[in-house]
Amino acid sequence: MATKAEITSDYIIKTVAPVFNKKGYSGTSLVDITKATGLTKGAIYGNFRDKNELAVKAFVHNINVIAARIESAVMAHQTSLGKLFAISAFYKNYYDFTFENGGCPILNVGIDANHQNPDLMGKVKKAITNLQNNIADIIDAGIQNGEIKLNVSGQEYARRIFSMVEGGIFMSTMLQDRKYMEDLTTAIDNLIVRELKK
Amino acid sequence: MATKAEITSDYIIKTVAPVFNKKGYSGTSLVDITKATGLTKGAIYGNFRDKNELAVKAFVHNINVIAARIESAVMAHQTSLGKLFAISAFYKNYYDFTFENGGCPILNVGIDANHQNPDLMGKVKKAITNLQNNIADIIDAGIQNGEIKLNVSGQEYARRIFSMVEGGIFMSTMLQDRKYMEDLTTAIDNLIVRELKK
DNA sequence: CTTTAAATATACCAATTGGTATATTTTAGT
DNA sequence: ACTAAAATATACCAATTGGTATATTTAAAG
Repeated sequence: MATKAEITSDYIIKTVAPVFNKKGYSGTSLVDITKATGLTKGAIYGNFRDKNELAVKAFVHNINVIAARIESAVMAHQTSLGKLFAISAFYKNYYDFTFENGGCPILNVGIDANHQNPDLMGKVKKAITNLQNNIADIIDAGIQNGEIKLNVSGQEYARRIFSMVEGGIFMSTMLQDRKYMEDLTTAIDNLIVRELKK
Repeated sequence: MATKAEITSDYIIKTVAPVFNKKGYSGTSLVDITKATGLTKGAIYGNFRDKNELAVKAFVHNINVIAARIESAVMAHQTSLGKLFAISAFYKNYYDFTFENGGCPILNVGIDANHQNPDLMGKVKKAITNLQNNIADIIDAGIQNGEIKLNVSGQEYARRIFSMVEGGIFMSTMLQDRKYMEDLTTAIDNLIVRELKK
């Protein structure tokens, strides 16, 4: 049974997550936080040590939402190629998915926290390597079960696919044009067929 | 003949450009600016209307440096394919090139200014479309002179190449690993050979 | 060398920043 | 309903924010 404090701090995290994502760490003031939540500073500081802890938890929340979506999309498929296409399909709608949230949290927080907030930066790196390893593991499993060519490196293609995803979402966000992301995921689909599929 | 004011404001822009690039707009305070330049607020506000004007000029300066480098790399080649490979080669070292400056200004300022600073955002969009059109024009010229296949769209490939570049530099910056950028530019080289070259 | 204008420094401002101590309210157990 | 504890609100703090008015210095022209 969730205590009041747990409910409230979950509410704060969920409410504040898109604000931090849009405005960045130093761009988000405590007034922004109290306005968004409708709570006072007393309530915020009763539930979180400081602004930094809240920002970290808000980012982790954003990542968890994405990771859960990807996981359920991947789980719906049995073959390695099917799983890879499912990830690509998820990212094909990623622009719309993240739009209301203020864009891709990895991109936003990664750029925002770099040179500035080591705590947040650590979480960003962790999120990137987790998502990337997830792709690499699927490729490696595909090599083992004979779906994917023997001479490819799972890590190498995971790096490339993830870079293309981030590049696509960056460009779509900048120019407010989902075409970029759609083109990039199409390119990823082609890459899977031409370079990975046996 | 450059006046004192021109020399000083050029000095301020040049000195402050990497600071804004690293710390973002709201993360850069006037104290940061006075410390970096060794000048006082009086001198800063004597040369610039406000913090925003300085941030915009610092970004434009960063972009001009990059654009000049690309232009001279491109001009050294006569063929369209040569020009495209020259752009890819420039970006292969882009991680090291931008490292001391605090990363890619388009990426940094684009993410930082989005939802926050329409002035800066306008400049970012302009920089993106300029660089992208530059690539598209080279491809279109290659189609006309017979170097590049007839059925490709210059704009489409320019979008894809530029997205890959930004994705690569993002990942290299995040994980402090030039491998990402190198892999992506290699992929761009392959793309030129396999999908563009006649 | 003097004068004048341009450039820079100093001293200040109100507003906002993140954070805290304490007062008040709400909740849960009896 | 009463009490204790948990949660939230209020009132405050020093430090910092971007910006300005004015004083001082520096540079250019005669």
